[in-house]
Amino acid sequence: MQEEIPGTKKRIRADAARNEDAVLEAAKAVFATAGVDAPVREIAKTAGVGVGTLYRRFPKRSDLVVAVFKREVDACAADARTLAEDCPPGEALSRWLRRYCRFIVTKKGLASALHSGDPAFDALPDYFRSNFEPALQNLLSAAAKAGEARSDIDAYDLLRAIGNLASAGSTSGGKAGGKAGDDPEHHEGMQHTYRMLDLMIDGLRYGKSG
Amino acid sequence: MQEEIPGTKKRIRADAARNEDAVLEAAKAVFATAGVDAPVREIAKTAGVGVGTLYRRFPKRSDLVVAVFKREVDACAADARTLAEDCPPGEALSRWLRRYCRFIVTKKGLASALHSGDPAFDALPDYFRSNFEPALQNLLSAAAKAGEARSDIDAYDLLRAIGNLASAGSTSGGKAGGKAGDDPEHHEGMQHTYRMLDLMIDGLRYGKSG
DNA sequence: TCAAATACGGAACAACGTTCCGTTTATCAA
DNA sequence: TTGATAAACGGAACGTTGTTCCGTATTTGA
Repeated sequence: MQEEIPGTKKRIRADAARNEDAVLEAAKAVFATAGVDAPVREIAKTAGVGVGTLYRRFPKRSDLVVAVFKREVDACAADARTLAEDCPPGEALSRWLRRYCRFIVTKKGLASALHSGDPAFDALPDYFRSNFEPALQNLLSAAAKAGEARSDIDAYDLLRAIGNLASAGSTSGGKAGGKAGDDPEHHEGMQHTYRMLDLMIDGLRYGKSG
Repeated sequence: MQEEIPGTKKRIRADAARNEDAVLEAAKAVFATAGVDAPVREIAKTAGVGVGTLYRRFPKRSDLVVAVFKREVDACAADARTLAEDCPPGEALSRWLRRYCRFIVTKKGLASALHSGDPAFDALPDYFRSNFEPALQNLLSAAAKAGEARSDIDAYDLLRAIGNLASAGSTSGGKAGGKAGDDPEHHEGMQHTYRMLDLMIDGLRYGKSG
């Protein structure tokens, strides 16, 4: 039985591609305001799409969650490269760590799903690490080479430390508030997290030993 | 507004009491075989009762989960007192620790619910501790006084240690198997857990220092 | 321009938690 | 023992979920 050779597949129809993107964008928005348990119908409506369309691309609800998660990991890791090109090494590092903080805080609802034992999410921790660890490692190395950070810090350790920092600092609960005007960026918890992060960044900078 | 004085309430009807017990017993059995996410209808059917009856006593599904959990905590803690009366102190201690191990293993499905952030379960950790800590403390003290265990072990530390031991040793996953003939008592993981527990008990015994 | 392939939308299904209410049963005074 | 009455019963019915199905609309390639 001759299967389709990968890369030789027929082109995806234009409307299909457009809808897939709309669904992912809508899911990201809905997950952020209503939590990862938000109904599929709501996501479909937000995307301006029928549930059938959504399900053709993401056969299981968890597939959509996974796709959104990966997409945001990708975006955050890509920002590391962008910042590395556009900023001096030290600034690139500290700015990305803030970016990473924001990522963690908005994933609060996912955290419990991740550790719920559902095998659908088994691959996510690896995906997380294999994208973020090299991204941060590059920033750290560049900053160290420029004399703007110490060189004896393990990237993964730092990711975990900041992850704990950020998820402990943000208000608990699965869903993300709901009231109008609660931009997570200006929450007290977020500000506290930023202050703690600054502490770490200072430690990275002034405690440099390599 | 004059409320009912507690203790002066009208007697609970006999059939109601019988059904409440049947529901709790059925829920315990169903949770054990199908996990805490088992449908309410299945529990009602197992209890030989309509869903309406079940819901009158336990208005929320989580109320039933909580009630079953507390009931099993009570039973396990009560066994500590029974063993203390019927066995020499050292044997009472080691037998109860095995009993506690079995309790932990069968609660594997609950663990994730406990930490899911659902406020319905907020009170359970306290209930757990306030029942088990004194129960184990009594066994430990009696054993120490009889020269059959050291006296410098904190009851809660031991509860946590064995809890981690047992939940790490049992096979992962929310639901509890399902195939016939899989008495958890004879699983390899359970046997492993028992061996590790025996190690701890020996440590308690021969390492005595008080 | 048109036929085939592909994708679309939303009605329909099954399973769930929960509510409602007509019927049955236990209780207790007579 | 027997009614009257409060209490409890069972399960149909409701609203919400994830998921499937299929008649219709759109895109594509010649």
